Amino acid sequence: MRIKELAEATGVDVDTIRYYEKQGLLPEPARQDNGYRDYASTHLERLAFIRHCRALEMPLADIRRLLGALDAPGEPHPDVDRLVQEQIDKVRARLKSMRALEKQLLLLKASCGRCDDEGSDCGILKELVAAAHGEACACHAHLAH
Amino acid sequence: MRIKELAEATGVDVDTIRYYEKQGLLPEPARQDNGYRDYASTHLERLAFIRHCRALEMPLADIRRLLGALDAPGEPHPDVDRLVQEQIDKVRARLKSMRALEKQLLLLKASCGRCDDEGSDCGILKELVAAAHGEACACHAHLAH
DNA sequence: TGAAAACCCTGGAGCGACTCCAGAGTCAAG
DNA sequence: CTTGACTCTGGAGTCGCTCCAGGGTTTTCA
Repeated sequence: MRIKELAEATGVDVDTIRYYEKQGLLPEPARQDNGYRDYASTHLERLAFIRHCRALEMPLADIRRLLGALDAPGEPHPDVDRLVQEQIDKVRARLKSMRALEKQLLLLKASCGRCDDEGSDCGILKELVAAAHGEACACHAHLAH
Repeated sequence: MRIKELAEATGVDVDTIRYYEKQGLLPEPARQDNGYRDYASTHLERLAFIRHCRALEMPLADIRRLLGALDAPGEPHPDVDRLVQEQIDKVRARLKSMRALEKQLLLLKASCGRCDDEGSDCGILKELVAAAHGEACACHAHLAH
C-alpha cells in the first residue's frame, strides 16, 4: 500500500502521515525497491486509532502513551483511564468558556443598531470600546488560562 | 507609562505587548531618553480593546480590521457586523463539535470496565481500537475542517 | 559608595500539529 | 517521448504567543 492509498483509506493527509512517522507515532513502513513507503494493514489500523484519538482532541503526546499501552498488552497501564478523564475535564472547561463566549458575541451583535453604509455609529464598535473600558468583565477573566 | 505598568494595568504580558506592536496592532509609543517605551493612555485603551476582542477569540487579523474601522470613524465599515457574525458562527460550530466530543469521551470512559493493575483488558483501549475500525464514526467526521 | 536586584532593550528560537514548498527522482498513459 | 501524477527529502511557514541570551539602565538597600 502506497502512501496515497493509505491517505485515502483513512482521510489523513499525506504530509500528516509522514509527520506522524517522524514523531514516532506511526512505525516506519517497509520500502519498495524505488524507495516508496510500503504500508501494511497494521499501519492502517494504527493510523485510524491515532486519528480517532485526535478526533477526541488528545494531544499527540497522550496518544503516544496510549499506543505504548497497546503495544504492551500484558502489562498494566494505569495511565489510560487518567488520560481520558483529563481529556474530559479539558473539554468541559473549554465548553464552559465557549458558552460564555457565544453569549458575549450575541450581545455584541445585538448592540449593532444599524450598521448602515454611513457607518458613523456602529453599535458594535462602541460596545467593544465600552467593554474594553470596564476593566474586569467576564470575557477578560476567561482569557486567563 | 513604562511597559510594565501597562502590562499590569491590562493584565497583558510584557512580551505580548511588544508582540502586538510588532504585528502593527499597537502603535509604536514614544521613547524616553534611555530608549524605554513610553506609553500614553490611548495605548492603554487600545490594548484593552485588543484584549477584549481576543477574549472573544477573534484572530489578530480580524482585530486589525476592527481597529482600522475605529481609526476611520467617519467612513463606512461594513466589515464589522460580518466579522462578529462570522465569529459567532465559528464559536457555534466549535460548540457543536465539542459537545459531540464530550459525549464520545464519556462513552469511552464508561467502557472501561475495570482498569485494574493487571490491566490486561482495559475497555477503553479496546473501545478505541474498535472505534478506529468503524471507518466513518461521528468523531472522525468532525475532525475534517 | 557600591553591589545586587529589577527593569528595559533587541533579535531570535520554540511550542503544537500540521501544511506547504522546492527540487529531484519514478512511473504509467497517450 | 513527453506529460502528468505520484513519491522522496529537508526545510520553512502558520498562529499567538512565550521564553531566552546578551546586553544596557535604574532602583534599592546595606
